[in-house]
Amino acid sequence: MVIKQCILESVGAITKNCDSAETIFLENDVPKFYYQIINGKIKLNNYNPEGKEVLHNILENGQSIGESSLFLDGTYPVNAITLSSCVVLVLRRSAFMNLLMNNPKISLEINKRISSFLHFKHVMVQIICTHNPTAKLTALLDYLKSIQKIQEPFAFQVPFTRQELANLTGLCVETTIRTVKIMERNNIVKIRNRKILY
DNA sequence: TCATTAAAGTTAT
DNA sequence: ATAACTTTAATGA
Repeated sequence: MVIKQCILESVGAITKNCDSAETIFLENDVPKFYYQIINGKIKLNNYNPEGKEVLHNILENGQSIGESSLFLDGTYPVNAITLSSCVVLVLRRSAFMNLLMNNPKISLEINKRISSFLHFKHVMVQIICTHNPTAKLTALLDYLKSIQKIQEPFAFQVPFTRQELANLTGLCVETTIRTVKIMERNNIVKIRNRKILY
């Protein structure tokens, strides 16, 4: 949880219930609210000129969405779409800003959040620029596992479908599937009823 | 080597 | 039931 629910509610946050496949915000919208997920999964994406989905991230329980755009005058660079039914805390931008100005600890927490987002982006740029598909997927799995508590081999169940892995790394699904199988043969991952363990 | 296309099987809603 | 996901195979850049 980035910011405690009771604190957000004490400064005016409202909880909003959403169905799956609902829009939280769209590319080019003006950011007006701080969003934090209580429950559910939300993706950040774009579509490239050929119409292929570019998946930026999938966020869930306790995570904030698009907060970096609240510090700028522009618009959102991505869409935020729910992937399941969700409960989201929504706080007006001005109230969010006041909260940060009055609470250095919370402000630092948001700094930390944006920093980890930036770190992830650096990792992703390297992945996007790598040609070898095994290297791409291994680098992504390394990152995903590095932010987990459990570090034992094959204890990490990758929380993405092959389609999602493809859209995150810029590979096509088929290549992703073949590469995951090669990685299984080479003992880099295990596959247990279609779930990838790393 | 990887992407694309097509076709079919499987899982989730 | 229907859509979304997974898989295999053939072909092309």
